[in-house]
Amino acid sequence: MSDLRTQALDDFRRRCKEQGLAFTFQRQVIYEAVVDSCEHPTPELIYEQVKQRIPSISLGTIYKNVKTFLDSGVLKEVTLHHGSLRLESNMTPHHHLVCSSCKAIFDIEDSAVKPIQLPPKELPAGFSVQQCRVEFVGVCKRCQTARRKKSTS
Amino acid sequence: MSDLRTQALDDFRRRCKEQGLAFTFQRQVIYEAVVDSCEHPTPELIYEQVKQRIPSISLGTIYKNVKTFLDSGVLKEVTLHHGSLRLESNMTPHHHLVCSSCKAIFDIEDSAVKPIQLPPKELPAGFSVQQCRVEFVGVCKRCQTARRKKSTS
DNA sequence: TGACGTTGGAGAACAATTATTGTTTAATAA
DNA sequence: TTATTAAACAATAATTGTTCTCCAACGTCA
Repeated sequence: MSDLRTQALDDFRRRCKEQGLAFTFQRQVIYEAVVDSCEHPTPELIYEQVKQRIPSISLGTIYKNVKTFLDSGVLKEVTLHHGSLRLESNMTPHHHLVCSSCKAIFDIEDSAVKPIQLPPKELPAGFSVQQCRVEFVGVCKRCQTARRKKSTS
Repeated sequence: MSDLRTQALDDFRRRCKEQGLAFTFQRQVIYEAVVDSCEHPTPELIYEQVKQRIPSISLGTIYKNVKTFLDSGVLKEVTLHHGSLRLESNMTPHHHLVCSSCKAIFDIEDSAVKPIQLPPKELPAGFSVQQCRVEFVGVCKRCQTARRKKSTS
């Protein structure tokens, strides 16, 4: 095992400790599967990977631990609005403002954001960019007041 | 009924024709429910709305027609990767490159994109922005070659 | 060592979505 | 306008992705 890998493992162990999570072999393997995969894997894909090292593991265990990791902040979700289809009828280019708490989505006009250019050298070879969307993530007014009430009560 | 509404309706009728879709009352009501709602509704929410005008409608019909609208481009999805949880282990700020065909996600370093500022007047009152994510949507190399093969065969 | 809290695995339960089926409705041509 | 044909509708079954529940096994600390 390389030093780099050992280090990453130690790092993970430390993070678990910080979050009060038990450090188990299964968790280590699941975490490594996410980190090693460059493709922002789905639970299903992680399951396939982990099964090669722990054939007896179940998909439920993957979900359970992924959820634990998400709750404790050891991992994150790529998108806030996975889970249910959200529809868009505004066909002109525009951007979004998303409330991380209630998942509300507000539109922002395209003209409000300066054009964004991506240096070609940053692109993986052969990738053709068709559009660029900006998502501003924050907390909407309603959720802010709700949160304030909660913390002062 | 206002002129504006009549016009939107005519517009929708024309769009259906263009796409070879039958213009039905149900479709009209479903479409209007999406347009009238400012909140990028879920199918479930559309169902609630539409049911007020067509009590006999079923959720399946909503899904079916929403799918038809998506396929024909009359409506769009807010996010490409709804439906399955995608995980992120890179905790440093960064952006994404997304293939609209295979849904692959690639990371782009934060430094590759110039900081984006949003004029405060564009923000809904009371919204506090915490982070800003840019998503470049396009087609990856693999899908491009696959598509080329298909079209020439 | 032994009690206690935590984890892991299997499968049931649940929610979102899609497919199927018989029936009704709309579009097209005569 | 009417007959024909294709598509849409509603109900329901099936599928998929995800979460929950139960209980045995494990690790930890006295």
